[in-house]
Amino acid sequence: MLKLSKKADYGLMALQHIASNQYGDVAHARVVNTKEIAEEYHIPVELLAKVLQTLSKSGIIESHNGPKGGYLLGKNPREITIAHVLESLEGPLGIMDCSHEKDGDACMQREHCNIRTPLLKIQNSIYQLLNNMTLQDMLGGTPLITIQSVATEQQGVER
Amino acid sequence: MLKLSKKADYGLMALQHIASNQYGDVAHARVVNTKEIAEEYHIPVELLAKVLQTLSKSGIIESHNGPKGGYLLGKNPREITIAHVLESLEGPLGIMDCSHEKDGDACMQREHCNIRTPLLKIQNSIYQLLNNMTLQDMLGGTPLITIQSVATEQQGVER
DNA sequence: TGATCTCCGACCAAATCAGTCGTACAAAAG
DNA sequence: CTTTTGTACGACTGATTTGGTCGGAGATCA
Ligand code: FES
Ligand code: FES
Repeated sequence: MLKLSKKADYGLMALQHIASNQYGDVAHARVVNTKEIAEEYHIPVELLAKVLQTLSKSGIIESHNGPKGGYLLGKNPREITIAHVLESLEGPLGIMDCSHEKDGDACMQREHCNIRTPLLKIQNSIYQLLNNMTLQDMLGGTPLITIQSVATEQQGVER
Repeated sequence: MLKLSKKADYGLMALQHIASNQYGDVAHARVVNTKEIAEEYHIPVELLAKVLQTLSKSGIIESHNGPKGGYLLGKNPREITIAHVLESLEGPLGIMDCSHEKDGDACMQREHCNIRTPLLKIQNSIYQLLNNMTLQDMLGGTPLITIQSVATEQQGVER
């Protein structure tokens, strides 16, 4: 449940890879091409290509054509939020199908719907969660974002 | 993205309905049958039936056969967490397909995978979110659970 | 100019999901 | 004890989404 698509996975991996190549070491501004990433993580090339194209269309990464071409981050890793990445790959966040609906076509009459408000709350919380985490936080060395504020207690998350 | 299935929606609606009939008014322990709920919310009866069966199998509600039969909450609304409901209707929470994997069949070699840890963090946060919200919180009068802790300010925890 | 790379849209196959149907069974009412 | 009302359960179909593929067009550099 609540699984996010392969595209999203691939996209995040690729971003992490690009970011760490660009900021990680000596070589700054090293261009990374699709094939390299695909082979590194065993992702079907064509699919990854499509993912990267989408990301570049959103301004998250920049594409450089021609031989020696490839991809480069479009912004600082601190400014790339997970929410933005995911939303550009899959649709906008919508925990229920009628999350953001134009008043015209409501689902089963909204008056009777008793779960809309609480669910929107949840959805909003998740959004904040994703929006507060940036690519920077996913990079190796950096300590991960602390979202304990919502996590209260670690009561047996089983299995 | 991250949309949850119709079954989940229906399940939550039905639960809310059952709960408010059982605890809301004078009539305590009023049994509610499938057809009633289905008509109220314009849900296909058969599908709702299946959902309710699943829920009753998880002990969230109790079924009562025969004429005048129907469904009843199996626990106190405070003890029915959204997480439990959702997990019993859709699978266990898994933000990526390899969330809970037996060591045997890892996805693309886990060594190279750079996104597993941060994603698990996110997943865990979402779980806590859902696990801290109960059916009680979805009932009309009660003020909703305060998830502001993550939403508004990062109180205490810097980033 | 030609090799190499990204770009882009159309396409197919598999999996999942929503919804349907039919039958069996349980219990209350008469 | 029979009838009526309702749930239990599994198999089935159709629609939608997703994962993955293909082929050509355009850009860039040597
Ligand atoms: S499910 Fe759409 S308004 Fe309630
Ligand atoms: S995606 Fe499975 S371990 Fe990284």
